[in-house]
Amino acid sequence: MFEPFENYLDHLSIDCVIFGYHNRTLKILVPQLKTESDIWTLPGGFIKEDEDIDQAAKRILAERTGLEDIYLEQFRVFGKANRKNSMVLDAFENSEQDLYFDKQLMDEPIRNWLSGRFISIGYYALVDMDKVVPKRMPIDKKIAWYALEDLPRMIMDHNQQVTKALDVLREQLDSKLLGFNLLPDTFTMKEVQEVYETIHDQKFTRSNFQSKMLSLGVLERLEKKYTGASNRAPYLYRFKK
Amino acid sequence: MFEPFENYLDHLSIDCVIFGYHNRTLKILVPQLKTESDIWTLPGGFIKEDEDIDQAAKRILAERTGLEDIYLEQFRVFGKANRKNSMVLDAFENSEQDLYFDKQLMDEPIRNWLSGRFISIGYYALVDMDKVVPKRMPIDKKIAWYALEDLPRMIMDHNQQVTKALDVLREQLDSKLLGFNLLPDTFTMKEVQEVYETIHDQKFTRSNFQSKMLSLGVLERLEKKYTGASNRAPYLYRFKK
DNA sequence: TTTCTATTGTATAAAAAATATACATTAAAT
DNA sequence: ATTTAATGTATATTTTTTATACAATAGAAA
Repeated sequence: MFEPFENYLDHLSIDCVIFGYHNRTLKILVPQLKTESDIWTLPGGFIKEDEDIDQAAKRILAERTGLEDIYLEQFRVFGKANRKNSMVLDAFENSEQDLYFDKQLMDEPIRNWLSGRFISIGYYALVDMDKVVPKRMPIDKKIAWYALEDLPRMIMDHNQQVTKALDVLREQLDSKLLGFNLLPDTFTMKEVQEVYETIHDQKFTRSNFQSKMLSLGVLERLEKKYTGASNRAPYLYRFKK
Repeated sequence: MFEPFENYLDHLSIDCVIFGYHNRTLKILVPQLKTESDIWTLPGGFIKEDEDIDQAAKRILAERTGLEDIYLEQFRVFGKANRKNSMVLDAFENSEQDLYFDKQLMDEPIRNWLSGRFISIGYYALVDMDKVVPKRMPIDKKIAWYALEDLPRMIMDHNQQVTKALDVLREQLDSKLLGFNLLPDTFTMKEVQEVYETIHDQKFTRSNFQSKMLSLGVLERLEKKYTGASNRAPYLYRFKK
């Protein structure tokens, strides 16, 4: 399942903050590692010697969560000298679950390698919680979406990473929404507004949101959408090519 | 002068984009390496195993330029798989100058190490070109300030790093100006405006700049400054404690 | 002392952007 | 045809940004 650890760059890791949106709720994807006591970590992993870091982030996300073809954005490097996995590794000594490597193959060199200091490059993504169906089973036995306010205490600085990633997501939403591939091909203005309201955790006035969104100049209006509801049908929009 | 290379983290480097401001001009600090043909590189170096990356950036900057106690801001990671020093190293084979290591000590293992793929964490700073006096001689024989439009072609992606750093600097100027320690303890509004105009490369209306700057709420007004000029004396300001 | 000049502080007007409010439109059920 | 709920759009209000005007003043010159 895994490459031998010699192919990875030492002391370097990538962690992914995956925001999931669906139906006016925003959550974070957190794999839970089952040890003596439960341990939560962001989906993370290591960079191969011959791999772009952006590519590595995509691969890692796929390996740990099954999510593929996700648009990831680099947001911050976390590089304190004392940034170490040691606590996590200790817990794994008394566990039958895999972490980054197959536990059967976890020999002394690998353990040493893992216990060193790691500099982590943080990536974030925003995906549709329901549309994104893992194409392969994630290696982690348990993985779940957590609302921000229910986020478990994760290892190391992972909770801080989420906080920082959310700041950046909010700043970049206007310019990155298209890239996130969050909305369907065509969508109503209401759907866009719900995304914004959820991510910013605040309400916007409908009429003003509409004109602000259109003033960005990235949407084009299509035909109307007749849903069968007994009220005026909304227009559909899509991102300009 | 240098630590043995074994103390550095493999495949990881830091590059610094140092913006220098003085008297309405903005420049970039670029060490020139003297080989058969000239080579320019941003001041860069490597991270020790037991060192915070922020600390490493400060140390590297000091080693390569003599600049100490500079406020550095991380702005981007550059991590293409083909990001290699090889061209630079080749040039150094026919040169008597040091690069990252003392050339006398450049044995085969070090050369191999240096020729690998490097992921670089970009930092930038904004300093007063004239106030900042190197406390120690930089190791590079030649180092100079270049205006953006005169920037030489540097190695690898260093020119792109400057472009990206300038984007981030402009975005962050409002909130980071204090940290840059660019202005003297007390200063006039005109001095602030000159900094802004230079960095953004555009003029601002004086009266509007004044009210915008004050509306940030970070300045406090002190006494007037009598310079001997035959016109109304400006107030002095300083950053609120 | 008075006048003049260059620069600064500040007020105000004009324009633009953001926000609030109102109202007409309409798809489908009744 | 009437009603209802959501939508499109117009307009008013407020706030922010930008432009313009003008008074204040430190020192030089008259």
